[in-house]
Amino acid sequence: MTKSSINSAFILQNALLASKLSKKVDLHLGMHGISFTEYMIMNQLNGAALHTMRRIELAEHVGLSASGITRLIAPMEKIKLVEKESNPRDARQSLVKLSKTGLQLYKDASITFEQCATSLLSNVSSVQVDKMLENTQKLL
Amino acid sequence: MTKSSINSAFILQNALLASKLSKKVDLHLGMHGISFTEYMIMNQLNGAALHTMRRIELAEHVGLSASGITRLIAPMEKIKLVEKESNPRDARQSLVKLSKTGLQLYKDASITFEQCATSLLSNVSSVQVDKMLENTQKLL
DNA sequence: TATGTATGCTTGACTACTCAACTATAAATC
DNA sequence: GATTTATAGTTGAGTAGTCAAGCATACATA
Repeated sequence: MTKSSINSAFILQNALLASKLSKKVDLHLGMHGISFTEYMIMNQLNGAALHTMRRIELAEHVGLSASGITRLIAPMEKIKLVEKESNPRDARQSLVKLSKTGLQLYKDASITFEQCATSLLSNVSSVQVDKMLENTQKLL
Repeated sequence: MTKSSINSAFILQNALLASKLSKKVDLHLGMHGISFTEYMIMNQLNGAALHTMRRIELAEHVGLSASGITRLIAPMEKIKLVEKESNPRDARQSLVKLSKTGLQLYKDASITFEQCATSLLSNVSSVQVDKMLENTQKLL
């Protein structure tokens, strides 16, 4: 097996893995009424200063387009998981903030998510998972 | 950082990685007139005995639903990249075979894909890529 | 051999996006 | 200060899938 065919194989297999993992995770997060993508959003907001981010920034961190964010955030805003804020210094921006309700839901969902993640990764040692995390970081 | 939060982080980051990689790859495969998903299909068929597979099997190996395969294969069949075959032993099945044209296109696209893959993975050593390939295999 | 059950695949209706075009605002340049 | 250029976000139209229902065939059982 050549070096470049290993690289190809990794790209292909990784895409397959992500597809399968997200579907399984989605199933469990359904209990909390949210999708995997919504969880990713809340996870980003939770890690941000003041639980607040710009939409473009959010898009970049979850791998969606700006319009994808608009359409995803709209229903989350309607059920008060996030709130819209404006930046007084730049009227173009519309900031997204994780609400108190959203934070609570995120915390609840995190428990499910962590259990689920641990179960899905049980075939690989935690040392290896740690290395993979480090390596994938370099690829972003 | 706890063990389960590392697991969570990996799932999240891996999803992001797959999303970004597939978009970049898609851009390059566009030159050959195919999408990343179509490349995945052809890659599976190329590796199969007689370049032929059942649709359900194909679905499982590329992370799509059966109906997803139906809709994806239809246009590929129209432009003769694949051919429909029937199994004389089971009239329910409709086999998919990589055509001669399809095989040639796959070979051409593979060169692009391998270059692209190698460039995308250049930040990680090939030993590490190999390990990741091995680990992700265990997670499927 | 009739009948219930499982499998393979397709279809209609839907969801979750993307892209290109647009509006509004900000920043840079002249 | 006027004008060009860049950035943030939304919207309409289209694409790539999903899911649930349905049809056809196969298999199991009585």
